Amino acid sequence: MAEPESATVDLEIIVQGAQEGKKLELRLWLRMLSTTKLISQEIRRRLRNEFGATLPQFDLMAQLYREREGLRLGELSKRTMVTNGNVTGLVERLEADGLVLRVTPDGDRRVTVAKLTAKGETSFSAMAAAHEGWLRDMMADVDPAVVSELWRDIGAVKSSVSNHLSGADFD
Amino acid sequence: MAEPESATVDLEIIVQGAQEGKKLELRLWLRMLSTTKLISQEIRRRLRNEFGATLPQFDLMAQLYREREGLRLGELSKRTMVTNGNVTGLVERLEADGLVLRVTPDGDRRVTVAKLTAKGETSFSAMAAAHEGWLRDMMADVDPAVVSELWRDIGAVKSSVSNHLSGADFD
DNA sequence: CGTAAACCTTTGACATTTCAAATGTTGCTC
DNA sequence: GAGCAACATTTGAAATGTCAAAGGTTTACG
Repeated sequence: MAEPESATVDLEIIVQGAQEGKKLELRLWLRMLSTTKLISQEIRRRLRNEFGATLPQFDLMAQLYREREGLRLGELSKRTMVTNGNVTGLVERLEADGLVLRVTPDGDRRVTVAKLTAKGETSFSAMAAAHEGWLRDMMADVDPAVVSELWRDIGAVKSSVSNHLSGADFD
Repeated sequence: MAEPESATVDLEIIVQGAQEGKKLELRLWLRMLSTTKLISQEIRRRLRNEFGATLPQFDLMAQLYREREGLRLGELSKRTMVTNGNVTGLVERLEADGLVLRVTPDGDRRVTVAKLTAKGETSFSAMAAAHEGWLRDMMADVDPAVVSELWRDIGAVKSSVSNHLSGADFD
């Protein structure tokens, strides 16, 4: 908790925004992480209580909702940032619930395409509407201009991180 | 030799036509979530490759490192935002690895206090130093002034969210 | 053709996550 | 003291998450 005291006082404060102590990036990261956890947990709780769904299922269905013809599992994996092995089980459970359908196209039998059923589309659009409202509620006290700034600046963070990954990987 | 599976980003695509005006909060949320996932996965990968540790273990040890006398499991649960049941298993595995010690104080036998062993302290401080450097690297392209702004504004988001939770919960 | 490389998905072992219910302990009240 | 509410942790079932390795299927090349 305690910051190391500096013997020389004034100079540091002048030099490029050295707010209070270093580790700015670390502090930002910790705050991002805790805030994201907080929001995730709230959304999870509401999805569960009001729709009996889970957040990963919601995310996966959101991708399929945008692509009505369906998506290959590998593509789903990239878009949801979920590992391939994980997508398999996720789709299995959604299929068991009648929300998603799995098809192997004639052209290439390596591939499995998942797409929403009619029931899945109905179910998702109800959740999506509620989901959007929850977020507006939760962020109600934040100035819309700040929301916009955050959106832009977090984009810069995301971009920087993407360029400094250890496993070569980018857009 | 299988490559690590997860790949590129996206996940911001739930929004339909919202490029220009509405659903600002939703778009911010999706960007926060994907950015946080991206950073988490990178940290996870490096913790695993360079230290053989997991992120939740690192988080838990970070709390114990700040409180050398140890923490009760319930307190650990709050600080790490991990459920009680989960803390039990995490501490169990860390204890099996000799990084953490569990003690039941004489005063109150309901309580279990976890604290770092000497080995745990050594191990953690090496990881913490590396961890801080990784974050500086990943955010290297972001203007420090922007990092500060983000830290402040995300604080505002967190505060707003805390005031609009359905369950009883705050910080 | 036949084989190897590349591709896509699944499987398996384990760690983490949540919720709900069960267990054990303490403190308070009557 | 006996009973009970409050507290702290553990347990159990189900889902999600990772990585690594194994299955099938094309595709390309000699």
